[in-house]
Amino acid sequence: MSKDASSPARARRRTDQITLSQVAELASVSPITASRALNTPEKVSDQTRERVLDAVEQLGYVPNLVAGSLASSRSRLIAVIVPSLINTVFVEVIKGLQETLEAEGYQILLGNTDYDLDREYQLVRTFLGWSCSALITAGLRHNHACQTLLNNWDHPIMEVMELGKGMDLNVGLDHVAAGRCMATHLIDRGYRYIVYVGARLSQDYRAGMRYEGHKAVLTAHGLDASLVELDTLGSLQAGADSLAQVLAHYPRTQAIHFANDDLAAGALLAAQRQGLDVPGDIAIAGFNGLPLGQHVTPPLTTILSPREEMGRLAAKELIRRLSGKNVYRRQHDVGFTLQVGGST
Amino acid sequence: MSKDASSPARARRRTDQITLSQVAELASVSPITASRALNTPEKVSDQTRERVLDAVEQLGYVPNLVAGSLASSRSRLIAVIVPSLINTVFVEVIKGLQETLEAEGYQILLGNTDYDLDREYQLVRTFLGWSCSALITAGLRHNHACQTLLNNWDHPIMEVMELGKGMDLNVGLDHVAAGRCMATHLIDRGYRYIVYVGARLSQDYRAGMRYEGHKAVLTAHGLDASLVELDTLGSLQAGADSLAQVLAHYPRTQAIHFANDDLAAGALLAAQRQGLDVPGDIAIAGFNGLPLGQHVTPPLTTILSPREEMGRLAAKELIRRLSGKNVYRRQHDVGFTLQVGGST
DNA sequence: ATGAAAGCGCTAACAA
DNA sequence: TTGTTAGCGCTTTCAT
Repeated sequence: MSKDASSPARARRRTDQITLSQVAELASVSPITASRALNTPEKVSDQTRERVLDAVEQLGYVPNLVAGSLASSRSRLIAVIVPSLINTVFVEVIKGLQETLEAEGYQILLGNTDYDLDREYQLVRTFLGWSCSALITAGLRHNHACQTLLNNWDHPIMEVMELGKGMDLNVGLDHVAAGRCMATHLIDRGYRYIVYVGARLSQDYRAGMRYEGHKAVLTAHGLDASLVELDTLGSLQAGADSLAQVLAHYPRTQAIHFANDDLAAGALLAAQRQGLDVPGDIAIAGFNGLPLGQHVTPPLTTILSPREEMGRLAAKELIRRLSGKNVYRRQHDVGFTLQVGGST
Repeated sequence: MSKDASSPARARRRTDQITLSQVAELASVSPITASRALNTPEKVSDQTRERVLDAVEQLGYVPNLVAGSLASSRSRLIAVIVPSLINTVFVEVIKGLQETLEAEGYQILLGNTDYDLDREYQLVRTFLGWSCSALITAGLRHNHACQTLLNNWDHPIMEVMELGKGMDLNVGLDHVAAGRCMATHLIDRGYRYIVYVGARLSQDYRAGMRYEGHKAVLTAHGLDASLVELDTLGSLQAGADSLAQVLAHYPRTQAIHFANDDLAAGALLAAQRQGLDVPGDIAIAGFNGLPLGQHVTPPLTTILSPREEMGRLAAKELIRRLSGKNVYRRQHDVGFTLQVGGST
């Protein structure tokens, strides 16, 4: 029971990392004062602050953020979970998030689910373990375990991409309305035999929502809302391949409403190679408003979604919340713009 | 001096997070045993492990990775620093890194420098503070402070993209050779008036290296290595705009060697719109081997770099190193492939 | 404006 | 195989 003087202090420091205590010692202050000089400089005297900063410089001190986070149970990490990195759409949102969050001193912990909700749950568990300050996910759909876990989590959650009843904060656009918008445009143009082409709609369910909007409009006009669902992810190649498939299945097709610009541009370029006239023989529409669409001939009719802007707005709202300010609106609609090109 | 019994134990836990101790208590074992059951399951009896896992399940325990990292001074975080997220090239490398690292239980801390080496230094400082297990940077160039900081850091560093004398591990390709390769191809095709077009070569210095290779070959053939440097980042639009600029400055131009496929495809599509014949009026070559290049007409001559593969290989080598295995080669050349399309 | 003491939740080292 | 003890480096609470 009694402390044996012979028991050696177990040495645990294996790293030769400079600690705040060493900085404090060199500056002849206590560790907590050194901490204040770095984190809340307004709470120490100018003189003290200067001495501490000198010591930091001199020793090449790099703060141990892990220790800081443990002590304060706050980290400046923000978890970002997206379903894909190949789809540039998510990367553009991340770009908007990143530039805004990094400017405020937050770091992004990036997770990729590959459209797998169980994978998402695992990532969320891991990220919660890092005491993230907030979580940003692409989409409102989660599995049950994930939903439960997040409901009991007391940090801000931001769900981006689509608009809807989220858990906490939400920035996105109305995909059903976007689908309606494009379908209406095609009908206005006089097309009657219109096919919707999407890729793996159970995964890319936002494309499914656009189809729902599309279908509602066509049905209301007494038209068939034919659907061709591809079993690959969206790509130029998939779009090119789908063209023949659509024309074989639905020979009377006048217009194809593609779930995204990659598919649409792929089909448009393929049509061009095959000597088909767009929109004379076949009209083509996309979604996203990628730059590529404006460089093909004819320019692609598409719907422009403000993706970087969505990221920036989501980040700003999150920062508002994190800095304790009132958040007046939990939901933000970033909208979309119909961009009529020559392809329809 | 004496401990006053009245001094209240200062309550610090503000979170109601379940801790490992609670799990241990429920499982009637000590905290360290619970820890072992989760982290090194082979070191506890089957019965104990089961009891602990039951308790974890029952309480919904989520491990506090921050505490774990502080105690062990190891995190399963890997810092990844890239200069851009808009350039898909880096995203594809990240994709390769991510799928390999996440499978091994590592998480990616993502940083974006926007081609600013001072920003890189700041990011590195932050990331070191997170006790990252390793650091991956795109490129071999760093500023002096960063170089110093990293030289004194005792964790693996992986530099990807270009091949060269790195600090530690390196996976990439030889950009000078790639530039030579394409220049040689163009000369073999009979072109004599060849212009190289790049965008911000001081930032995208790998494009500058390709120009060096290009120049060496042209000079060796007694040809002018004309260079047009754009003041924007590479994009379809920049490529389209550059076409007129090149033809105005160098009217005799027969072939343009673009620094990347975005520029090249933009120029090719613009040429098409302007009724110029490619390669009859003007030949066009790119770099990267983006899918888009194979969908335009004529298909783009380009150099294919294995980007996802580069990411996967880099991740694998890093994991080897992190698991204490011998690393026989510090440098890996992933190579490149000349892809001859109709555009030259 | 500064400091002393305690402790965040976990794991390394040592012991049994 | 399991437990005891100490401590990772920092920030909190409380006191001056």
